[in-house]
Amino acid sequence: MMQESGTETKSNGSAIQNGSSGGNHLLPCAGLREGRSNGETTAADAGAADLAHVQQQQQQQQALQVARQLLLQQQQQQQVSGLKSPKRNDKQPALQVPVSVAMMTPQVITPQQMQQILQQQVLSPQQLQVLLQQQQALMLQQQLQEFYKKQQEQLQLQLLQQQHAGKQPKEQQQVATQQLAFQQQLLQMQQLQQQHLLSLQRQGLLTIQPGQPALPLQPLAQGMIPTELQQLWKEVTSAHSAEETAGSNHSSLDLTTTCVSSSAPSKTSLIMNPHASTNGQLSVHTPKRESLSHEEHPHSHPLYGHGVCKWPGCEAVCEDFQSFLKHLNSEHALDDRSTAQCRVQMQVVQQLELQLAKDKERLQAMMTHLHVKSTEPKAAPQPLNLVSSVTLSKSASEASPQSLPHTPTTPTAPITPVTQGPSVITTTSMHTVGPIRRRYSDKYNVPISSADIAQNQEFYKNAEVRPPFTYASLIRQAILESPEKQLTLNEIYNWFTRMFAYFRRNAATWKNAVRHNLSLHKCFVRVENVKGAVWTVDEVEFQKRRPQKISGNPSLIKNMQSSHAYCTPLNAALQASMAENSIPLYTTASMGNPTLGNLASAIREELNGAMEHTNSNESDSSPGRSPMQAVHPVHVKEEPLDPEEAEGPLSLVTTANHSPDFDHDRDYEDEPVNEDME
DNA sequence: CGCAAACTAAACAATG
DNA sequence: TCATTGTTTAGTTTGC
Repeated sequence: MMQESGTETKSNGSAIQNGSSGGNHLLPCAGLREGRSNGETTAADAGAADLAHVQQQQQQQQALQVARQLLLQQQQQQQVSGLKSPKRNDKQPALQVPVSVAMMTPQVITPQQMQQILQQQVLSPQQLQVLLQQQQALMLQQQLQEFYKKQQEQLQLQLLQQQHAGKQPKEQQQVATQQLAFQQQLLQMQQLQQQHLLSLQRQGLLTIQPGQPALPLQPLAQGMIPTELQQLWKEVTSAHSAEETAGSNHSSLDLTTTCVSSSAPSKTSLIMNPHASTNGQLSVHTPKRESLSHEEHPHSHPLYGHGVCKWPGCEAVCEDFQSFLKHLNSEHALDDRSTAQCRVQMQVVQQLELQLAKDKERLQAMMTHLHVKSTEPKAAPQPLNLVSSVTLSKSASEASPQSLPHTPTTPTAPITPVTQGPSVITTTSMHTVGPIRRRYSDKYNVPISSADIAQNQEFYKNAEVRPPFTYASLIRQAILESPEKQLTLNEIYNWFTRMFAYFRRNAATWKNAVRHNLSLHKCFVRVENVKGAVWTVDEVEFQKRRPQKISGNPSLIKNMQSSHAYCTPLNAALQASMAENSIPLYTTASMGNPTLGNLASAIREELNGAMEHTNSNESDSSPGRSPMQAVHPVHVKEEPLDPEEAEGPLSLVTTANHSPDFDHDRDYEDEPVNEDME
């Protein structure tokens, strides 16, 4: 039969064809890789978490200041280059972001600015997190202040009119009642926001600097949560048409010179003006799209492309730009639905940003722990430099192909964008995913990093970024994540589309590739099942696939193996290895470089790769492997592994984050190819 | 430069 | 007939 012959040729006599291939070949350290996707800590590393928390507290104290300094530097640069209008942010992915004048006082940062910060990786995770939180608070406060002013004016006006009229006691009473209710509402919201701010401050995430008149926590200018704010906005402005409202409020919001049109819109104009040129849509990853200014390019619009309205979930065909505008005005006017969609989009962006912050925080913690002080231009040479520096420096150059010369003494200076999109994803465990996909790293600006699907799954779910993993690795991951360690082809498809936004388009291409990989690689074994054919993974074969990546670097492997074999905490292994081998290079060659993160990723990837293909499995009895190779795959993780859990045959996969039925039937069939995303 | 891995595309067959 | 599944080949890109 065809299936049998295919199986035989692929299995090469060693394959397990009964679907139980995983048992003795499961990666021993697996099963924990997903346990930290939300930053929780386990008992095993509670101490480390506490330590990290303390460090985080300290670092957060400096985060805002650093961020402001950075932005001030950017502002100065851009003033020099003549970029002053907040709308002139196109065509320059790197330094396109205008910065409002008063950056030394808390200001709302535009999505573009945030994007720039993220892209350039100039902020530590703590800094980013603080920045994000503070921006939220600032926007709320700004909006609230304006709203309060407006409301007060209206009330006063009404009262004044009625006093002059001296009539209509009913109306007067009504107004008074409204005023009372309104103030009660504001008080309630004030309490809410105070709690929020207190919470932020408690966490050290929000630093209210002394002597900041720009941030007076006025009694009534607090306590607003976004939805309430939006609702109030709508109420306040309901008398006007959407267009007029957008315009008038826009100007009325213009408290802060240039910041309003670019920053406040991240919430207000998004809500109030569906035509806002900054729609924030995946701003982190699609800079070119949002860089287009509607006003400056009359026929280009972030929500319009290829004759299709790109409003989320719309895709209405508009033959020309005018019809698009009509469509936009009619279908996506200011109403509850559009507002809700905006909110969703904002949440998507926020989620991505938070994910970024989290991962950068991890990286920062690692760096801190590894004594890599990013503020030191040059670190003292470490005593041990046993490892071939070629490997690591090579990795560094790979990891940051776009890095430009810059002053090493200003490590946080936003000199150059390093990468975009997935560059912000830290490499974390990814230990069951396996080989990363190097091929198109430059083409897609994908850094050389073995990002962790579990850790970054939210990112890949939302961002149409090509995951830097090979198809084989992804297929394997999909299969191993399934409860039965087997999937039908269609289930594999579903996993791809569920886990990666990237695979929600061009289905014909990647599905073909999936089938191709399933057929081609011996590690994938087709098993006839009651419900048809399913695919399983032969771990032995999969591990065999790995070529020697760092063959010229045996000392590293040796070091890793000798000191940290068998599921010792892998981060400890990394730390030891880096401390003994990598740090000198690291510190001398790249200190102060914004590509530190990429370098670290590259280093870790090297370690991963080395260990992954040199190691067999714990119980591996494959012939021809030396005992030294019987090491767990060092997919470096940030948390120690639980040996018990790691040894269980089912420990390869945890399905904590995996809901098999989650949008299981959602079908991301061939969507029209969106070239502008490529 | 050669090699190998990975990717893409496509042809083709079997199956439901 | 058509879509899906699976196999295979060919060409290209990329990293070593």
